[in-house]
Amino acid sequence: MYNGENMTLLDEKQANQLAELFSALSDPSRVRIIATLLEGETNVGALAKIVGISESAISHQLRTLRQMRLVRARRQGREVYYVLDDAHVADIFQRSLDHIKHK
Amino acid sequence: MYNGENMTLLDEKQANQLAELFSALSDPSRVRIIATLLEGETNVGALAKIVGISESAISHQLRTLRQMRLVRARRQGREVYYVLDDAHVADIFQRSLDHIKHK
DNA sequence: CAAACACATGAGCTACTGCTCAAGTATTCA
DNA sequence: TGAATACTTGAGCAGTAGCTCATGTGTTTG
Repeated sequence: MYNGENMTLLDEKQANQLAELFSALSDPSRVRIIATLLEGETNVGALAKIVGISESAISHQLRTLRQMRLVRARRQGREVYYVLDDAHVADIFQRSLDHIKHK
Repeated sequence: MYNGENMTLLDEKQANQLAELFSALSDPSRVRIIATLLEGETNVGALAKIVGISESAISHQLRTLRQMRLVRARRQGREVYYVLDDAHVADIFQRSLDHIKHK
């Protein structure tokens, strides 16, 4: 079961992907964005107020979440509504949240 | 249900804790350390070879994992063996790994 | 006890991250 | 059509993270 330079069950690519996924969830602002979106579709301005940072900052964060396909955008008039776009990650997030809450 | 400056279901402290948890898993080296420990107890030298970074680097990473109580150390002679010390986080990690693998 | 081995730790350097600020795009409405 | 609203984006800056290198601690062995 030789896989190059190491003997881990996961290769370098998988390790990087996994780290990248957790990185997406590793910032308090993004955590709050996702927690909010768990409740349902929300637009940028509302997210800014709820999370407590500028719209610009929210927009930058949503960009990374979008690039990772964790959220999806829908424009309605001049507002842009975001939804979670990865049920499995949402599930992982919810489980982790429960973990934090119960101790 | 007023909780200060925002209306999120999770307060600032919980958001920080959750972000901190994901931060612990957000680096490829730590991901590989944890993946290795999922297979069982491992000492520092072995981890260094498997992960492919120096023993010093491994030691630094284990320190943060230790401080977060995700791993636990046991000295045996001059070697130090590490084990995962949080079943729930191990479960979350495993689920996330499966998520990455299946797509 | 001295030397060798296994690991831990502190300092410091580079790379990255999340913010602000200024400017740009898209949409509505007077 | 032009101003206002809602969001996006790029540049730049301060704080953080992960590494190396040197040194320190704990343990075994000659």
